[in-house]
Amino acid sequence: MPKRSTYHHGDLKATLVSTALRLIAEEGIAALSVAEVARRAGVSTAAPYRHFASKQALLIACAIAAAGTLTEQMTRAQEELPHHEDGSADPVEATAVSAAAYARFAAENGSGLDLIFAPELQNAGDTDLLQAGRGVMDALLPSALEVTGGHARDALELLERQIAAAHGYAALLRSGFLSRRHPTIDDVASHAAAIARSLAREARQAARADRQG
Amino acid sequence: MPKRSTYHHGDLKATLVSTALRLIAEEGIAALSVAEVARRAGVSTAAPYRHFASKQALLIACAIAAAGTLTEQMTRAQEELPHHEDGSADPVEATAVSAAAYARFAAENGSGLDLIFAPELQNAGDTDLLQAGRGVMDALLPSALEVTGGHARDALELLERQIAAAHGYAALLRSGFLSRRHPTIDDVASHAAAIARSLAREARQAARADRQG
DNA sequence: GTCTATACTAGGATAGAC
DNA sequence: GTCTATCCTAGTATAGAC
Repeated sequence: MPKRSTYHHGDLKATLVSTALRLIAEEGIAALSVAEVARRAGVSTAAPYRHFASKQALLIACAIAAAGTLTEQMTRAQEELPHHEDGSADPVEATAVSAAAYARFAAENGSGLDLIFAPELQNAGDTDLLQAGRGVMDALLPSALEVTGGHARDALELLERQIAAAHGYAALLRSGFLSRRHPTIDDVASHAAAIARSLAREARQAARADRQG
Repeated sequence: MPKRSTYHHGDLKATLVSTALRLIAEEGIAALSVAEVARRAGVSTAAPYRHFASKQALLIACAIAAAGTLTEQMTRAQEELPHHEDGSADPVEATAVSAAAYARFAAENGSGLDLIFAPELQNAGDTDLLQAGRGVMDALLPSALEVTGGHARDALELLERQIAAAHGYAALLRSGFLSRRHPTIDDVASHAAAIARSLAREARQAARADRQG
């Protein structure tokens, strides 16, 4: 750690991203300001511009970091499920715990796929962000495909339903609509899991009926 | 309509609210500015402050107006369902069309219950806003209660699930996550209806099993 | 009831010192 | 690589003229 003279950080760039993510968690994406991030990181309001060309560039870095954490948490949730000897787990349950992990992430961070897939950021054409977005989908698709018996269209549809419900639950929690009845993030996560489970069971039944009919 | 000298509007107050709602639909709640509303309404940036004490007061008026429209659209959707001779309709279907109406409203207006129940607005303690929020719930609860056989807790839970899913679908559409696969608001509305239907059927079955068990 | 003008705040971004 | 200082833009809100 070569800390010379006036340097305030070994890695201000990373500090700015994590500080920005915390700020987004508190105030939402729209309220993010580079100046406030700088203040919280203990540097001047000019310092971030040495590391990010613009506010948008900082937001893209945040979206990439969020995608990484989200992917990791969803993947781990799936891995923690009981597995059979052949390494397989119940795919319905795998999609349910993924949805729960997503709801938890979105509730805790005040953002999720809306940040990662935000049009203003996507339009910048950043390769790493595109890659990160694909990573999220790759963590979700396999178990959804198992549920639908390999049918890709149905798997995507199931995924969208589950994620929409999880996202909506997290959003309504933050917006205050649910806050009296469900004060905790755990509640939201378990409700998201319950909905995801219902939807997955229904999709699995439809897939089975399709195979027989 | 007594239009004297320099007056620009017969009812600037109402014009400001509808202009603000349109702006929210385009840019989101967070991006709303009184100045921009004034410009679009063709008045000076000071004019709105003759009618609203603050930006928050304007937002409260918007929330009340949104709640009224939303209540009306959900109620009409339920009324348009096929009814039996005794005036009753399928309650599962009633909740489904309500969820669809909500999804449509949220997608079109870029806001819904998150505006109506926003903590910053609720904390102002405006009586009309509280009333408007209750009106929305009153439009939703009866059919949910029918589905759960009169069980209030389960009805609220069902409602939350359905609305969360509808809200999430609308939010993800606006955020760009779904935009390639589901470009239209109609798609989102019908998807929200489908999820709501699944969840309502499940709740009805649970209620029936409860009565028998 | 609306205008013009203004005070104030805050953020995005850059220039130049160190 | 970070600082201070500054420019510019935009918004909230008020004062006072008409």
